[in-house]
Amino acid sequence: MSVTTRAARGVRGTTRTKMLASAAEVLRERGAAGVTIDEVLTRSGAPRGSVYYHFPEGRTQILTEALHYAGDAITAAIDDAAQRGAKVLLRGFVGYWERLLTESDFTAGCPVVAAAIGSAPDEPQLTVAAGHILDRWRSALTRAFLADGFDETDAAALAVTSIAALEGAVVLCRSTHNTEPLHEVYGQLEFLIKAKEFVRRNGLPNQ
Amino acid sequence: MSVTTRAARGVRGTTRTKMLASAAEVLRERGAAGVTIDEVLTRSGAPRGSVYYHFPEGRTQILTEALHYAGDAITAAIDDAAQRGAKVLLRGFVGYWERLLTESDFTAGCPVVAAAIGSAPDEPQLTVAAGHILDRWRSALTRAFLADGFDETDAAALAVTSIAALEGAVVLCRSTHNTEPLHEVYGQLEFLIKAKEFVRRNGLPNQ
DNA sequence: GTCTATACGAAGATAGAC
DNA sequence: GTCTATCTTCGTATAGAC
Repeated sequence: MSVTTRAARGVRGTTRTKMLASAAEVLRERGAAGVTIDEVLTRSGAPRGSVYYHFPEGRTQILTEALHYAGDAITAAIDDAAQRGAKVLLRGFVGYWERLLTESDFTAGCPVVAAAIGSAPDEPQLTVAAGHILDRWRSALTRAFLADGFDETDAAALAVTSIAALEGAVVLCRSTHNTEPLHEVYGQLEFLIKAKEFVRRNGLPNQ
Repeated sequence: MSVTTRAARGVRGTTRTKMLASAAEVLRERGAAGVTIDEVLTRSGAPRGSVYYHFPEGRTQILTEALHYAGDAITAAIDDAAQRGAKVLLRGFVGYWERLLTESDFTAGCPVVAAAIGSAPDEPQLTVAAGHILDRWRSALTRAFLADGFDETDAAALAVTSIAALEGAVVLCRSTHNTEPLHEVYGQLEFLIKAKEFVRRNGLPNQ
C-alpha cells in the first residue's frame, strides 16, 4: 500500500484525521490551489456533513492544518535524526523523499514547498506557516552541522544549501519520473561537506 | 514598473500575447491550479469573447502555452549565457531570480517549477512539458561545465545540483521574504565548483 | 457527529450576433 | 476578432433534521 494512500484510506483514524491526511495528500500532488473540499471528501470517504463541524473555518482551516499535519511529521523525524549528525539527517531526508516519490509514482512531492509557492493572496498565512516549518528544518540542520564541528557561518550555509538542493531535486525527480536527480544532488552535497571539512582542518590548499 | 506586471499590462502586444503574459504571471504566483480564465482576463484586460477564439482548447491550452511563453524566454537567456561559461550562466540565473523575487515582493517564483508540481491528473502534459524545459536548462548547463573542462560525470552532476539548489533557494526566498538563501546557496555552489576544479587538477588531497 | 437539501457564487465552456 | 448571453458544472458554505 502506498505512502500517499495509506493514511487517507486508513482503516483507523478519526474522520477529522482522515480528512487531514487526504488534504495533505492532495497538497503534495496538486499544490495548495488544488485542494478542494470535494476532493478531500472523496479521498477520505468522510461525510459531507462533518466538514464544518470539524473545521468551522472551512477550506482555509483544512489547508492550514493539513500543512502542519504533513510538515510537522517531517519536522519530528528531522529533529530526531539531527542528534545523530548532519550526514545521518541528510541520508534520512533523501530516503524519505525517495520512498514518497517512488511509492506515489512521482505524483507526490513536498507539501511544505507546495504550500510555500501555491497560496492565494487571500491566504498568506499558508506561505508564512510553510516558512516557519522550513525554518525549523533549517535550524535543526544548522545545529547538526555545528555539532559536527563547523562554525556558525558554514553550518548555516550548508543547512540552507542542503535543504534548497534536496527540495529542488524532488521537483526535478517529479518532472522526470526518476529518482536520479535526488541521488546526484546528494552525492554533490556529500562532496561539498567533505571539501569544507578539509578546508576547516587544513586551510585552503595552494592552487 | 514591476517585472510581473510589465508584460501583462503591456501597452503593446496582441490580445493573445497579453493573455499568455498574464497567465504566466498567475502561474508564477499561485501555481498551475491557481490559473483561472477569469483571473487571466482581469489581469490582461482581454475581452471574454476572444478566449476560445485564441485558445480553442480552453484553459489547458492557455496553461501549456503560458508555461512555454515564460519558460522558453529563460531557456533562451540560458543558452545565450552558456557560451560564456558555467559561472557566468549561474550568475545570470541568480540575478534573474533575485530581480523577479524583489520586484514582485516575493509573490512570484519559477513558472516551470510551478507547472512541474502543480498539474492536475487530467493535464499530465504540463508536468511533461515542464520536465522538457528543465531538461534543456540542465543540458545547457552541462555543456557549459564540459566546456570549462569537467568530465561528463562531473559536468552532469554539477548541472543538476546547480539547478536543483537554485530552484530550491527561490522557494526558500519566497517563504522568508528574503533573497539571502539565494546568495548563500550560490556561494556554496561556487565553492563546490572550485573544490571540484581543484580535485580535477590535483587529485584528492591527503586527508 | 453525521445526514440531506439547498443557496450561492465562481469558473469553464458554447452559441450566435456584430 | 470581439461582444453578450447563457448553460453547466463545480465548489464553498449554510440550515435544519436525525
